[in-house]
Amino acid sequence: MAAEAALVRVGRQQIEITRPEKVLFPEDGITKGELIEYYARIAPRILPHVCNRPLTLERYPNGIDSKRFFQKEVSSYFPEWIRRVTVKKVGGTVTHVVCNDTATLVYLANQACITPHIVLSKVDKLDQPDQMVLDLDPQGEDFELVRSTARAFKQLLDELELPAFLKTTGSRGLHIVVPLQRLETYDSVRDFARKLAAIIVSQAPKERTLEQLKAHRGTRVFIDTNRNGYAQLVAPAYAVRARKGAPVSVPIEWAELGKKGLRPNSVTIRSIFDWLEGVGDPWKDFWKSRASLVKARRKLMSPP
DNA sequence: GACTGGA
DNA sequence: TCCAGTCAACGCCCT
DNA sequence: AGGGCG
Ligand SMILES: [Mn+2]
Ligand SMILES: [Mn+2]
Repeated sequence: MAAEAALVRVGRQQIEITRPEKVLFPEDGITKGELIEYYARIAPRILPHVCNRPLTLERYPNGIDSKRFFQKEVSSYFPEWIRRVTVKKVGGTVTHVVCNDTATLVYLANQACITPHIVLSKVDKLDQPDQMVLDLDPQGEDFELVRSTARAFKQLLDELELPAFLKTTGSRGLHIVVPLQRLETYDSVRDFARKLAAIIVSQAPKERTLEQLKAHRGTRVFIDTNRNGYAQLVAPAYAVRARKGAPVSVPIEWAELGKKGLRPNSVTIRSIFDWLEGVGDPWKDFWKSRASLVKARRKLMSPP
């Protein structure tokens, strides 16, 4: 018999788990209970990437084939021990969830939050991002163009002596993430991302594009530089995606780009823990590598 | 998913 | 007590 | 102001 509800203790908190047998991924039979177990177990890996940031919840209370919604404002019924941060928006303010512990991860998963989205800045310096993201979005399933575009970015970032870390999105593309020292505003970081992307597009304009309109992109990889704007959302490393198989965004080595078997969505909540045993932590040095864009910008202005 | 108001 | 209904984002680009 | 997009 399917257990209806249960009280679990996570650290200091008691959390009511409701309907753990509810299927959220119908093609795979993956339940809310499995989602909760995943986030509890991955906590040591994901918490560094979500902690101290305003979160936006992408929730699917009736599964991934039913209606989803994004949630920024903390619900009135969320327990008092859930941390929050109030940030500015155009018409006023919004109070977001902040997730700094396993208990909050478990609570959010029980809310059928499949993907907790982050922003690129942290609560103590909301206007200055601590990372820049190059978001590579293929239009179809042409992952080969994503690979070559990622390689081109890696070469350019190496030339500019900027650190760059690679992850799958769990969906169809890749993210290249550059950790930053928080010296610049969102607008400034986004302008820089646009300059880099313009160079990458110019190297292969038939394969890469900055076109906003899908109808104008053709089969080209869209380089989504607007991820670097204020209050823009990004799926963090180790987040689950609301797609068949419950795929996970995972950090990978640059060398993986050359391997034929690489797919953006092949690691799932059912395979990740076995998979992790065969890899180290490709992002081990991520937080030690935070860079400034000042010198890189100078190099861009005056090429060799 | 959780809450609310009316059978 | 049991539904049925209701609510849960937003910033940027382009026209 | 409103549609497309992520
Ligand atoms: Mn993407
Ligand atoms: Mn995108």
